[in-house]
Amino acid sequence: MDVPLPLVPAKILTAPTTITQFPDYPKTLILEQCKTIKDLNQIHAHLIKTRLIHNPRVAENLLESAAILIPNLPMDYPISIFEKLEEPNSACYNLMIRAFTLKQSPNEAILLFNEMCGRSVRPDEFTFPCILKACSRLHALMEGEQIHALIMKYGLGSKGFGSNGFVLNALIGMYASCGEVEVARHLFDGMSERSVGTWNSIFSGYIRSGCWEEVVGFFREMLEMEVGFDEVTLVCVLTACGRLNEIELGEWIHEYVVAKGLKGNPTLVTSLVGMYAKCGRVDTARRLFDEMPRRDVVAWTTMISGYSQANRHREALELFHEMQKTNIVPNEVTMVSILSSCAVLGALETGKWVHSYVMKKRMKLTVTLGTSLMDLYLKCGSVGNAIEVFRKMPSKNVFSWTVLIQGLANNGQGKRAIQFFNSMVEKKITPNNVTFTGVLCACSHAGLVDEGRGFFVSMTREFGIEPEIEQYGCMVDILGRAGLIEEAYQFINNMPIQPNAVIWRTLLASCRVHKKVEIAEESLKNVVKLEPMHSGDYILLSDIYASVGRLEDALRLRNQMKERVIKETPGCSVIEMNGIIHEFFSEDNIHPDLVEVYNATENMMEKIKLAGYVPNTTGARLDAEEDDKESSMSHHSEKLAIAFGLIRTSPGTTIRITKNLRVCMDCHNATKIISNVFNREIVVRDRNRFHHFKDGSCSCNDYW
DNA sequence: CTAGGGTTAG
Repeated sequence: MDVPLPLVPAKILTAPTTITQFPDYPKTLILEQCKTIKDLNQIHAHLIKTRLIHNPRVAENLLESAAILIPNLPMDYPISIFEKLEEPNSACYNLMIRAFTLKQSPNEAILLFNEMCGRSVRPDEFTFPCILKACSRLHALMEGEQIHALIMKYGLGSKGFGSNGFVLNALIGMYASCGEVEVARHLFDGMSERSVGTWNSIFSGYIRSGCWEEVVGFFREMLEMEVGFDEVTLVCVLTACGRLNEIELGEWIHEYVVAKGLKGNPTLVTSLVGMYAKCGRVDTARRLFDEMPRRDVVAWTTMISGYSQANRHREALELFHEMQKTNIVPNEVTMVSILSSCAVLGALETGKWVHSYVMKKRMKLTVTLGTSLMDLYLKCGSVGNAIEVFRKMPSKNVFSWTVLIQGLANNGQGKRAIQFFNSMVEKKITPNNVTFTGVLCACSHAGLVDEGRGFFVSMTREFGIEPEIEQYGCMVDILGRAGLIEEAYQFINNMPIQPNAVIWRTLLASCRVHKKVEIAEESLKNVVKLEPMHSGDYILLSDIYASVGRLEDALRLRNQMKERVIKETPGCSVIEMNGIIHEFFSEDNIHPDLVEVYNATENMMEKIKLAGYVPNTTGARLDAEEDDKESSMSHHSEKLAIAFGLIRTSPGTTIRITKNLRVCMDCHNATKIISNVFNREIVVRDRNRFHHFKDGSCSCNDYW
């Protein structure tokens, strides 16, 4: 161990090298001059040759370069250095542990820590923060607790401050991010002295375990007690504000940041952008974003995801295109945001482009990215592609399975969805509430009433999950669609929780399918109490009246809507072509190729009439004349979009439409015939589900 | 030691 610190030998001084300045001792040489892997190779070789590597200080420095300082260096390199060390000391272990955690391999960090203890290298006050961080990342409470015990054994857990403070802070952070908020709080309360770092540790832990209220509450406490805080604190609090819609506090912090001249901190400003976006102030967020002098990937991604989460998907895509004009490289998190926007918009082409981009850039198919890709394909009606992604994903979680199950259900493959649910359970992946929403949805779409009842029961009995309003809604849907309207009504009345508007709306919709006037009237009454301005509900009942010939009642309801100034949501259908998203509205008068579209629509309607199409005008405006009705029906947004698709794509291409409302009876009927006459597959995604039209029939079996 | 961005549900 007693290798002396040497002078730098003459050989390196004269050799051609990228190192321009030669310091006279290794620390400077290795840590400050070593910027690339090439430098590192050279120095490593030299240190081995001169046996300097066996000087612990030298080894530490070299490892620090390899593991921490040179960005984007894979871990293989520091590992190979580390493995050649004869007796690595605790500092070397510390560096390796830190590096593993930094490079997202906390598992390896823990393994190394165990190895370290096994080889009787005593961990020190620098080791513990590193390893505890790894535990935090992994939510590895058991390891964390063992480490806590070790800390006490080595006497580092005293309540004093100084370097012990780091250890205690890290311990607090570990407990908080493992969900042991109480323990963290207990440790925190027991500390005689707290630094800003202590507060920040508990904040970051709380954030990682989703305890947003605590962060805001503690911060208010800090303000009251006039405890000093720093920029890290503010970032934590802003994150919490975003989740809790705490716009006032967020704005207060914004003012503080401006007043103290902290706008130069990009992380802080990015947090402000995120806070505003999550609180629904997307435009304020954008203004701040535009003001930022330097924007990195995270800043761009924050803004893009801000748009997606605010349902402003087109702006999300536009901003992404703008991002591509810069030299900032998107990463998989960016892709996830973009994909979710593509999925909502039904922009399959753009989504596929994202997929190929992901493959080209060899981005890691992380669980989240894979799941987003699956979601895209499923929401665009491409079941095959989704399953392909699913099979290729190296690891999957509940999200992935849930997305698949729900997606299959929506695409009319209820039985297949249930098969996947069963294999998920076999693989010991624990389903959650949302998973059951998917499974029950599958039962509903496949008309499997008894199976649905069974899953609903097993949810509580076997999995211990209390059903929430969504799952009750699914049951209402299952019963209602199968025509068991009275039973569904009873079910609602016996629910242990208050029914919401969605529940009554679901029942109302099944009343339309089965023409149950009384319960429909009752349902509407209840919906209106909860959500009086939702036009679709009035229209549903009005349609029911019309379908049983009670036109006056239907008209009365429409007038009631007018009196209450409830606007009908205009139908809107979207079709994507060459990456451009074309939006059509019912009775469209804004699309640039208007004349062409209307001509094409008329042609299309003529052709299908010859094939036996008869307009069904029960769903049309009731105050219109019969002729007007027919023409207004033929100008429904999806007919315009389909006609546009027919003339603008080559024969045989699948036409994909995304619609904001439910497909009406007439459009559904017309589209079936169109698929036959024009020999096209047409995939329509409506508000609730997919319709795959092919050879004159639809995947939903006319049951929607 | 402590800091910002991401996926499912009607």
